[in-house]
Amino acid sequence: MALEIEKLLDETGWRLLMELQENGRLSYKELGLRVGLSLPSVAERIRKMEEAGIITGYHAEVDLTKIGFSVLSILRLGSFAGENCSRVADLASAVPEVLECYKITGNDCVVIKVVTCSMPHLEQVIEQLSRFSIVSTSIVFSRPMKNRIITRELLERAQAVQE
Amino acid sequence: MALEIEKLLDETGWRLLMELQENGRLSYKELGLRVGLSLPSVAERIRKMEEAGIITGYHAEVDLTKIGFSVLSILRLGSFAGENCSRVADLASAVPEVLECYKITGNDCVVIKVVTCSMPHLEQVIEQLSRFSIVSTSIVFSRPMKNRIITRELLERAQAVQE
DNA sequence: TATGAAATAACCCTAGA
DNA sequence: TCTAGGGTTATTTCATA
Repeated sequence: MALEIEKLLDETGWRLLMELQENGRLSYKELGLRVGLSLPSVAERIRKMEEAGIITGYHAEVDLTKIGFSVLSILRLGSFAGENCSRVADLASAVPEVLECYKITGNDCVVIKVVTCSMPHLEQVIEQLSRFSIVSTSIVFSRPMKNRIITRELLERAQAVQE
Repeated sequence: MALEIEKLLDETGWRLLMELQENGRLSYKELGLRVGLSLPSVAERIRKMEEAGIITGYHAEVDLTKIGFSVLSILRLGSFAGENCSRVADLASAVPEVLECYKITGNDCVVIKVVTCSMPHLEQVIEQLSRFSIVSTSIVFSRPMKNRIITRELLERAQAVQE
């Protein structure tokens, strides 16, 4: 980890980062109260974390089910013999229902997360993907853990392994 | 989709939702400029979308690599013969390095996303998970698509399938 | 539209190099 | 003495009723 980033992520830096992961719309004033800094100091720290690339953005989280996307799936894509995995990933990413795409190790070289509003809709998406890859489909029943926030404890635990 | 939600997601509602998915810290004033509404109208609309459960939160996005988590993996977990998949999901969710957990259809009944700062660290996490499940590990090379935002076009495309 | 709250910018203070 | 980090205040901008 770069020295610059190490300096930004002291006790206070981590607390700000954790608060913003949980609630990205907290005011600088409120953040200041929670971590014991004045408003301008909070603003300055957060600006630096953004500049350093620690914080890459803020996003509203949408309840997919509520707005009609009742079927969430995770698909593994394999490439046809001798085909390029990068191409599979690019073609898959171009499908609008694909919300996330990972290029991974292993025989199935791509994993994607797909939202659809019904089973026929999912079927249609799979048909599309099947044109250029071998598709293994898993439908999501539930999500016991969604987007856990990154904490200082996790990083310290991680670094302790490095013995 | 509930009627209440349908009413909130008209042209303007969708534009607000898209802007907030892209930048969750935009001010109401700025949002108003972008969608052509007054500040109070924007505030009211967003409050309603939050109350209706369309928007479930706002979160800062953190660059994992920047802060030292250089290894991202996707693991599939199978349960031992006759064991409970729910238990596998719960135990996996309890591991701090697990950022996301999905219960899915298929033989491998759980998929998890794991962050680690090194290969030895990943190895240690896998050892832990192996105590209660059969682990298949894939390391992520890259992410061609990360958290695509939900758009009205996608929903309309989806609903068109329902013929 | 009016009122209060929050963000910004300019400035000062302190501590450490 | 210079710099970095934080605080203070005044002004502007934003949010709420």
